[in-house]
Amino acid sequence: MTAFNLLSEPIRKYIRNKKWESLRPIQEASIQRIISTDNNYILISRTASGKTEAAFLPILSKVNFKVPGVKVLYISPLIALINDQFFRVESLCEYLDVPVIKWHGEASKAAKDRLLKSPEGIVLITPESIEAMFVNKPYNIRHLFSGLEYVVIDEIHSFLGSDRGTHLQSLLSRLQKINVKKFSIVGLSATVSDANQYTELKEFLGDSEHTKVIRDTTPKPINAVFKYFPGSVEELPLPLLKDLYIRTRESKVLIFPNARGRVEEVAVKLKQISEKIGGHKNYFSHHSSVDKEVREYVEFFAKNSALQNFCISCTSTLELGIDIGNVDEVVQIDATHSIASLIQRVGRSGRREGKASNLLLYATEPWSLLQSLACWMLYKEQYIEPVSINKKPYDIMVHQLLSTVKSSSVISLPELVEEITRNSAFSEISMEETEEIIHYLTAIDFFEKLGNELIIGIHGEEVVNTKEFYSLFDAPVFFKVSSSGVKIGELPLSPQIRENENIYLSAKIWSIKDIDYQTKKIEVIPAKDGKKPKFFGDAADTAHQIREKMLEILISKEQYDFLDDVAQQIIILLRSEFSSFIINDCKKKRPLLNHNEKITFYSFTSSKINRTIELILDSLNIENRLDPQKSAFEIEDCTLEELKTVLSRPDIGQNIDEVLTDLLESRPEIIDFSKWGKYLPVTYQIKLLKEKYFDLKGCYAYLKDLEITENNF
DNA sequence: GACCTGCTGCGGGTTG
Repeated sequence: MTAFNLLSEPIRKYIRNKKWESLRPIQEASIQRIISTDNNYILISRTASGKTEAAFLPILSKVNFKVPGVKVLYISPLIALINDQFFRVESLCEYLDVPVIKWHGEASKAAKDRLLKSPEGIVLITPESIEAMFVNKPYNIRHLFSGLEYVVIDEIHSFLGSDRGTHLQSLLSRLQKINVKKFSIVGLSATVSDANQYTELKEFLGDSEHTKVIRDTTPKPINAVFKYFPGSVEELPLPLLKDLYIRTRESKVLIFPNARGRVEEVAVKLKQISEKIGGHKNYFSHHSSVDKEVREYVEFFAKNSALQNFCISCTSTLELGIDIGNVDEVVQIDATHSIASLIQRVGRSGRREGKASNLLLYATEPWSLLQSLACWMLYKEQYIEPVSINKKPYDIMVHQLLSTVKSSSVISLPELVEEITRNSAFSEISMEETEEIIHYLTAIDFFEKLGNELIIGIHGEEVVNTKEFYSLFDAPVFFKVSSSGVKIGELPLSPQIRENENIYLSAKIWSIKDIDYQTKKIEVIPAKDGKKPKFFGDAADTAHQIREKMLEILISKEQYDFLDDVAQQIIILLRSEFSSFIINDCKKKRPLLNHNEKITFYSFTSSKINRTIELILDSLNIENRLDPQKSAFEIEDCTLEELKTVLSRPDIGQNIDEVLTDLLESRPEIIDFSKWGKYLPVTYQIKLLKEKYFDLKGCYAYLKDLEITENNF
């Protein structure tokens, strides 16, 4: 064990006391590299393979904690993950006498104050808390973090390709700027399988040249079973629930039904079945609208129930690395919208060494079965959909401009431009563009010129001085639900929320007794029967590659032995519907069904490209209706020839800027997909729409190659 | 019909 000998004595003592027989492969590799170089590293290996230790064992051996100042900063996307990792990191640090401090919105203020008095050790933090410190206590940032040696970013894939990621990238760049010597970064992830993503990840860390990837590809056996039960969106079919109950009653299970309302439906109904039969009572629901303390209890129960079985119905809240102990089986109801998500969910089961993961996939609708199958095939091919990085994040720049001015006591226009354009998050935005945006922000009183200096203007103060400023995403308004002082969760106001209406929440049934519109509170009492709650929102986007795989499955003749008989029949049926099309190239050819009055065009492409095609058709006044699940357009009053002409002209969007200008005028709320985009000049809002809401580039590339294939009757 | 994530400072009250 050569890597072992490279570790410092206290760390070796830790490993001996833990009675580890050996180091994991990812740990062996990372110890040698991290200790001997100052490169950035991205550690990729599956869930529960010891990644956290792979980063911390060598870092703790290498860093000199005797020098004052915080030496290691651990950044996590979730508070829950910080609380979880705190115990792990702290137990390691006991051997070194290095303090570990949690710094997030719910962390102890006293501990934060102690850290400010004597900055040292390791800090666990969220990106938003770093932002808040930059804005409110810029001197503390320097005081605490100017001597950082290592930054560890957990679940790094969850940041990549998102606004929150660009935000973090900017914060890292700003931290690096105030640092006396350059700190190194170690990113951790289980969800990177495509080597194309390495480039994006390296750029994300701001220094591609000195960033290396260490990856453990040891495969993990997975048993997958697909089952089909016809159902409706309104309610899950009873036979499915019964089958699900029988399959899971003697296990520790996580169920992912994709939507919060359905999560509640599954939890309540399985619990009802279990009560009737006299099975265990440990049925829970876990999603963003379940009260935080209830969620923590559920996590605690799962982690500490070695002997008892349980069943947690959940959304992506249990997708990331929160430790909930051993899970025997993962159930997915209807298709995941991404392969990345499927990987994370599969990773939650069989965490014990050498134990296989079990995956049970239910479908209630033919196209959902097809999508589920497509995701599974791509997963087996070790493929993950590419992330789309916004190279010109003007909206995040607005936010970071405000933050930078607020955190500088004195800053001139050229200094601000210089600081922003040197930030790696905005490297592709030109100096002219930056200046234009600053001038605009000055014109709308977000900034004010005082001689040569820029300060926050009157309207700027209004947005900067609220707690909503620190994040890049908007939160919807919810009503807090409680029963006799016990908090249960929260619900959005909808026609469903009326007195005496009964709803599911937190795996229980409630009757609404009082709604207080002033304080936004709902009082409930326990009830016997009810309905699933309705939440509003957009479905997550589906990638082009998944849709293409769906078409590939449709035209192939391959048999899949992991499908049950009904599911096999459904695939045969879908295939027969498409048997009249001659498709020999799934990259270019797309089927078009001509039924005299109207035509159906199966685009088999991403949600964003579909949204763009919809925009083009709308702008040409061609009546169309998009079925997002089938990725199909029903088009009326348009001949096939006309449609072909429209879609075969990649120059179709020459006047797209005018179309988007009109759109912004008639539906200004369309820009709300971006929290900060609404403060940009219209020309930049258009650029943002093209890049982030629609996918103009992708759409043109798709249409350029598109060959429409009609059915032969 | 449709996921998720985070959050300051200050002043006043209560509790140990």
